[in-house]
Amino acid sequence: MPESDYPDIRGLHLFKDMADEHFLSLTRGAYVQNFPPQIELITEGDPSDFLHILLSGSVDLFSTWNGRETSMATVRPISTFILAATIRDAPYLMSARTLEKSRIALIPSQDVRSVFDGDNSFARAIVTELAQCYRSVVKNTKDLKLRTSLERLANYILRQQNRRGGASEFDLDFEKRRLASFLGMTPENLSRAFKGLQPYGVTVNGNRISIDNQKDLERFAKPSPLIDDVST
Amino acid sequence: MPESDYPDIRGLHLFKDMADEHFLSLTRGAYVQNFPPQIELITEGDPSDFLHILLSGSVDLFSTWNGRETSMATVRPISTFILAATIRDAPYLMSARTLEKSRIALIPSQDVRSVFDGDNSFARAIVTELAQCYRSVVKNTKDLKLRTSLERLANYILRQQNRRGGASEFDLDFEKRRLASFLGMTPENLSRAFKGLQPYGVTVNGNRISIDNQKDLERFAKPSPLIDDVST
DNA sequence: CGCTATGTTGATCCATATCAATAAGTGTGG
DNA sequence: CCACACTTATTGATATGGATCAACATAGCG
Repeated sequence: MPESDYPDIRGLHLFKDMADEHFLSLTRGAYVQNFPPQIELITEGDPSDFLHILLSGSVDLFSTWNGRETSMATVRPISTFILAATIRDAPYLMSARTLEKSRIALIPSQDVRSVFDGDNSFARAIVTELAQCYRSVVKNTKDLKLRTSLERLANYILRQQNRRGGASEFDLDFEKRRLASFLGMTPENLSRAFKGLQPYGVTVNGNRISIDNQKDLERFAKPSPLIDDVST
Repeated sequence: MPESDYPDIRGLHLFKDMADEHFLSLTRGAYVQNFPPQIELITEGDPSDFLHILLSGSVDLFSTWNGRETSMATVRPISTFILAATIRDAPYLMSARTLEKSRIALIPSQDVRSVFDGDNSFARAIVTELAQCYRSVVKNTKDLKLRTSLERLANYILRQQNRRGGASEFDLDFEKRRLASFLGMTPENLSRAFKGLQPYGVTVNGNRISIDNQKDLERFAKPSPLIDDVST
């Protein structure tokens, strides 16, 4: 693994406080690879051989069953994915594919587990990370079970807007097809849902979303910190 | 906290390997309480003051939004709940209420966090526990997004059957109303879903489920270890 | 340029929710 | 121990959100 990638990874909350010695033993066995778009990196059910760290690009986590497929999450740099499978030495529950050209570091799961056993600050960082992941998935479940698709879309738009610092116009950062899948609906239904938000001052032009009436949209979406806040 | 409760808690995977000294500092500030049924123990949004351990009885974890409510999980003895909120010192994402008369140990979250900082085997046990919780919620999301309600019910029945060691007859261990909510449907729809499984050899009499044709049901349900297996 | 994948729109179908009425339990107090 | 109230479960009728199917438009892209 090229040393130039060290700082990026070291800067992650997960690796920030661990001993140099242990960080080195993680990077020693690791390697970094560039992948073209649309490559299936991992397949659900496979044993978790590597902890993945996305350095640049983007990755879709998805799952399939009985011929159906759904997008579970999108990973953006710089962050790890499938930490839980690595820790438990259990099969992946989700598949992963690159969405664009992506640079990914691969750390053998075995190494992660042994360093985890020997480095307490690493173990604690993993706890914090996992607790956050857990809470994200719980929020997502609440979103799915408590809201209609129109409400999910409205809240998604507000969350995105927040990520962009509150701008009233912004571009969707991935294709509608996958947004639909992530939100648990069909592309056709998403198309109509965008129309359905027009009365609340949302207009869509290609990938560009504009929020013409913030108050109206919020009144409809009723965002909640216990579902929509990114951290906490 | 009465000493008679020590062994039960100490036996949990979470506390098994920690130092006696640390276990004592957890139990020192803890107390045990008996609650009648239908008591709201915690309310989502509240700060996480205590790690809860269910010693006997049962507890429903649920969430609400905009006047709607959904059951997220049922806790059975002996296990902890809302560990993630305690660890992150963040507000509860779910509310909890007793379903029956329940005995619950309450450990101040502050104590959990300090012992977690000082006891490495405790920290590691928490990692394992959280990773498992995370994976459960991911499985649940897959169940929700990839299956129809009839399929979810069919697989739920098979999972329950497994928990009872494969008996072809067993009782549902909670009321249909809450099962419906947990599976993400209305009580009316659950009622009809049970009827809808008759062609696959499922008959229902009150709370008693019988599986008359295992193979047929499995062929329809298509259970997957990546969604339905309890552990891993 | 076409070619192929993505997005939109319309028509229709289906799963599930909602509303309403009834039945069946369950618990409480007289 | 029964009558009453109250909650839960079932069943039917209907409404609706969302899926599916089909046609067409559009946009990237080699």
